[in-house]
Amino acid sequence: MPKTVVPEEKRRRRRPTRGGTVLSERLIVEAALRLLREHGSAGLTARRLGLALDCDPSTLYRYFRGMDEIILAIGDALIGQALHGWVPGGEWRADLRALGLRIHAAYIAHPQAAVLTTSRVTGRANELAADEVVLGVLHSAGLPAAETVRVYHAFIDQTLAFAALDAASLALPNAALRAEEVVWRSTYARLPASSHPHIAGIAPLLAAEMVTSAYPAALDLLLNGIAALRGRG
Amino acid sequence: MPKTVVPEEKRRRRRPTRGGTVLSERLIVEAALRLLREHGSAGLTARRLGLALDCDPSTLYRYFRGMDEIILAIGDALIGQALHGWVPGGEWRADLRALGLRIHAAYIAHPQAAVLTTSRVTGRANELAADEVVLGVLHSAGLPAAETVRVYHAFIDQTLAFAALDAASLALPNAALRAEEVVWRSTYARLPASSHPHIAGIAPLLAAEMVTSAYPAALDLLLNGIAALRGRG
DNA sequence: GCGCTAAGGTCAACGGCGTTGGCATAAGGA
DNA sequence: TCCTTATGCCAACGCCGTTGACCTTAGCGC
Repeated sequence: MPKTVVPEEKRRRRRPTRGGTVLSERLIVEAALRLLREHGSAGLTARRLGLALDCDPSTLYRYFRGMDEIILAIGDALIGQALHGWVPGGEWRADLRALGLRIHAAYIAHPQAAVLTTSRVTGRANELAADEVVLGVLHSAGLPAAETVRVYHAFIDQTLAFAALDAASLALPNAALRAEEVVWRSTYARLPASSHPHIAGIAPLLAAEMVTSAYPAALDLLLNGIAALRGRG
Repeated sequence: MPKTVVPEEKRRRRRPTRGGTVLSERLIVEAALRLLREHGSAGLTARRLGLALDCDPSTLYRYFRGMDEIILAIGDALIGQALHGWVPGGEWRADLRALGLRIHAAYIAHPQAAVLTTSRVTGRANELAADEVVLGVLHSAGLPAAETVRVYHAFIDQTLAFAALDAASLALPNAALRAEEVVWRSTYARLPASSHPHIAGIAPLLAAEMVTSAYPAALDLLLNGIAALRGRG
């Protein structure tokens, strides 16, 4: 089989599948996103992808080395969507805040895909572009190089980490989702105050709070921390 | 098949497997943790578990409803390890810090298992105990109920989110790990300054920074934020 | 001690998965 | 127009989780 996948920009012979469509990386990634949304994060399979694109599953190996590489491409597409149309405003704090929220939002918009991709380093074009943008903003904030890297790390990891966690609960298949709901309503809400006094005291508040994202609050704390660094330096 | 799994504490008939060992939830979870460490986070399969325990894979269904329930049990065991032997010191900030670091460390100690479990709500005994402990500490800090819930949410999500992210890179199978290394060394380190000036300027610093965890720094920021809330309230 | 019941073990099979080697065909440069 | 070879398709391999039927024996009531 194709030991060497022909890179997208070098493709010349564009032969249609039995369904008549001409494939491309873009088309495959888009179909994968559709499948993920419809069938959940475990619903992306080579066979289903073939079915959706009306081609043989093995054809996908002409475009990607395997399912894993398709997943990386999906991740890069999400980052691309996050950055699409963004222009820096020039004020580091507002810019960083917007970037964080945009990246988080882009992942949350495709939770099933986010689950598969948030913790992968792809080295693909959009990921590199995003890193470059964030480092540029930090540079404009006037941080010394050593602190720039530390802050960059904290910022990007916190954003991805919350995106992953928030996506995970949004992406649970319906059965598991309902199971978790049941856990919250039955187990937590009915714990006897004798053994678990603190949970019992605020179980309803908990159930309401835990369905929202803690990311915006955490982001603002981080930005405060960066501001403090600048003041000191 | 067993529509109803007999709960562990109700087990009476303890029949040995063909290998002569008598099974239990504990034994199964321990074997699973061993498999995960040896074969990576995708290496936990019912067949392998059967091989490791010298029993038929279908026997596992007498103890758990399926692989997913085994994964939840593994997660609960990790939380149990994190809390094991911990006693509150009475000072809320030190207590919260210790709790966060212990939970993070317990997951990081089993990265392949952490990848599978960090974002799951189990409702099992150890998880409930941990929640109770954290809420107890926040209560002792004197926060009003509404803020207790918000802070609890931010604290626990941040801890789990970073644990998941940090575990994910530690848990990558060797092949993928080497691939990411290559990305850092080749792609990032050799980007031309013309297209990616900021990355090119600090690539060596980045490569060194990105292999550590940003959690301790993020945790301290959060604790600062809580302290500020108390001062205000 | 003895029998009965059913818990808990085993076995074989199902459908689905990612991936691969071999083959057919048609695109596009010469 | 011909030839090469990129790119599509097919069939098959060895995994996977899960299930239903079967069998064995532990442990209870007497």
